Parts: sequence; structure tokens; C-alpha cells
Amino acid sequence: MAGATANASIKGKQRPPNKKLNRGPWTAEEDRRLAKAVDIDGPKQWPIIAAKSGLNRCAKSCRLRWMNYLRPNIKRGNISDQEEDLIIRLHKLLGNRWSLIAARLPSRTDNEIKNYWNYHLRKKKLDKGFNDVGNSTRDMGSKNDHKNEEKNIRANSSNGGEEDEKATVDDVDDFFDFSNENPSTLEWVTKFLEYSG
DNA sequence: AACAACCTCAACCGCATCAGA
DNA sequence: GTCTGATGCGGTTGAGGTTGT
Repeated sequence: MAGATANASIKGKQRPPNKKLNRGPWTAEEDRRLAKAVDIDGPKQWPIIAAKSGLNRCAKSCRLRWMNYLRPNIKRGNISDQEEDLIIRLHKLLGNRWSLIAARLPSRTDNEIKNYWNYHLRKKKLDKGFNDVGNSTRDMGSKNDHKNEEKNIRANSSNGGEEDEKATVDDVDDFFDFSNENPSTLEWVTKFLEYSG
């Protein structure tokens, strides 16, 4: 959807207005004000940003809008085959840890990947008749998904002794903690996954 | 043209975790 | 050690666009 910025939103959920705070779709003007506030204060201190910008929106809402829409370098729509393949593979490894998966896909947001998975890929898998992944949001719906996934990873690893348990979980987290992102990562991870899976 | 089914995606909610007082 | 507010994450909802009949 073309989404693009300016029209932030004409779409989206319309809910009964809260007594005080603005809710629902963001307007272009709100976007502009939020962007300005973030420019000044940085993408942290959301309560301050929310207050300063005079948007009458909660901090959470401001943060979400920034993270999923206004943040620079966000790529929208048109998930490529390569990206889709990567999502599938990463999901197999990580489960519903969208933020981690998103971190491996430059310029994609966790929300976008989650949306994409929830409909697109889930449907694909169902069509193919597999349930092995079993992490589709509606059937699992648990925050412990990733923990289960980690358990699976542990279970699949040869010697899952008590002692190694936490280490393994940490290893997984550490392994996927690519805090120093660079453009070649996608390629690197893709290559790695070719071997792993 | 009208309607229904399908699809997309922005935005909300609730909960967990973290950090500072 | 406990409390509290901030932050981050995953699940879910539902409006609106698109496509098919």
C-alpha cells in the first residue's frame, strides 16, 4: 500500500475517541510534529516527546509511529523472494521473535514482518499442509513462543544438559545480536542459513 | 454495477523487562 | 529489596483497498 508518509492515515483502525488522548490514525500534521520533536530530543524519552510535540498522544503511540513509520530508511512493501526466504528460515530458528527477525532484515520493521507472516506465509504453509512451524500467531498466541522455540533449539542440539541450558539460550540470543548492522549482513545470514538448514 | 471474499497494514492492548529512585 | 515509570515486544483488531464473481 502505498502508504507513504504523507498520508499517514486515512486507513487504520477507527476507535471511539478516548476522553483525553488522541487515538487512531495519524495525520500528516501529527507526523510532521512528531518528526520534529524526535529531531530535537532524539528517538528516546517518549513521554517528553509526546508532551513537547503537543500531539495529545501517549508516549507509546508516538514511539510506535516513529518505529514503524517515520524512522529513516524504512523500506515498505514488496518483500522480495530473498527476504521472504530469510523470514521463513529465521522464523524456523527463532520463532515469533519478530524484533530479532526484523534486525536481520535491513530497513524492515518487526510490525511489517509480523503482518507479512501472519497472513502471507502462514497461509502459504497451511496451503502446503504443514503445521510443523506451529507458531502462527493465532494458534499459539503465547508470549512464551520464543522460549518454546529456544527449548526446541536446545532439544535439537545434541547434549542438552542442565548446565548447558542457559548457555544455549544465551548463545542463541548472542548469536543473533547483530547490533553492528551492515549492509552485507543480509547476504551473510542468507549464506549461513543455507548451510544450517 | 453490486456484492462478497480476500488481503494489507496501521495502531491498539496487555504483558514482561529494565532502570532509576 | 521494593516500587514505579519507561520501554520494548508480540498478539490482535478492524478499516479500507483490491480482486473475483
